[in-house]
Amino acid sequence: MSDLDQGSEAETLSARFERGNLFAAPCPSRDVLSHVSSRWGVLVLIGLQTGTYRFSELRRKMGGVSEKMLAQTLQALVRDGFVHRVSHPVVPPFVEYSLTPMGKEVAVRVAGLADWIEENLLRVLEAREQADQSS
Amino acid sequence: MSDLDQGSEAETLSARFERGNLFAAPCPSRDVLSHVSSRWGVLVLIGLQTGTYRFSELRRKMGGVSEKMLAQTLQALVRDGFVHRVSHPVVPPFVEYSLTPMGKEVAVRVAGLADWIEENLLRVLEAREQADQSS
DNA sequence: CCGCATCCTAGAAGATACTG
DNA sequence: CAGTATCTTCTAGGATGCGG
Repeated sequence: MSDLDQGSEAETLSARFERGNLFAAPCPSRDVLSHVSSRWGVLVLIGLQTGTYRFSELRRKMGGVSEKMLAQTLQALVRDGFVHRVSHPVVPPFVEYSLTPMGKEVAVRVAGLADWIEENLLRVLEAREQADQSS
Repeated sequence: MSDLDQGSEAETLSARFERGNLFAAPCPSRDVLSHVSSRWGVLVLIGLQTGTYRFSELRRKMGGVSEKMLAQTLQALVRDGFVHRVSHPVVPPFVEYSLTPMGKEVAVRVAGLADWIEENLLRVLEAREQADQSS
């Protein structure tokens, strides 16, 4: 109940954005991108590439997420069809998260970007030093 | 003058993060990622893939950026060494932005992700509909 | 154990006005 | 034209408490 939940359903949208266009301000693709490339969205997608995890497992796996943000992030990704959620109705609760086929496709792209950054971190930090000196 | 500008220079950081690790909370790679995957960062990188642009050209090209946010985004990308800025000292001012070699490398990844989303928007929107119904 | 609801604050982001 | 400065608005995100 946050962003684009007006009555206009996908039908109407697809008429105007058969293929998404990120450069058009009102295109829902921006919304999807924001979920996927959000601070925690990236980490969840990458984290789930290795398999199925429980909520707290996932939480422990990634440094510094609050319960709330992880839950929120997961909800968005589940809603967009990237993450599969299985809730076992037992007590204590037991919920598992994994990537859907669609989720795996995006995860590959996200991981590609993330890996590049991790591998080239030093280059970037060096560039920063230079930039900072000439200021 | 924002996040990780303590006296500890890249030297110290590289000792602990020779290769970045996004799952470690204090790793600067998160910072870099946030610039690159930010709402406007993505659009700038993709927009500049086609060539060199002036500030207002770029601003017109992407829907809905404020002057301030574009300037801010560009500064971050310039500092990280992804974008090259050339300022011609004439009047009226004339400033051009383009991708550095390093910028081109990330841009490819970012574009890969963005393209996937644009191409598969409908699939995602459909998934959403289903998810929304069963609520 | 999972995760929702509430409250609250810091920083992101927009609008506007002004300068070299 | 290409920004900076300022002011306001909005949202991301953290802390806490509760319920299943």
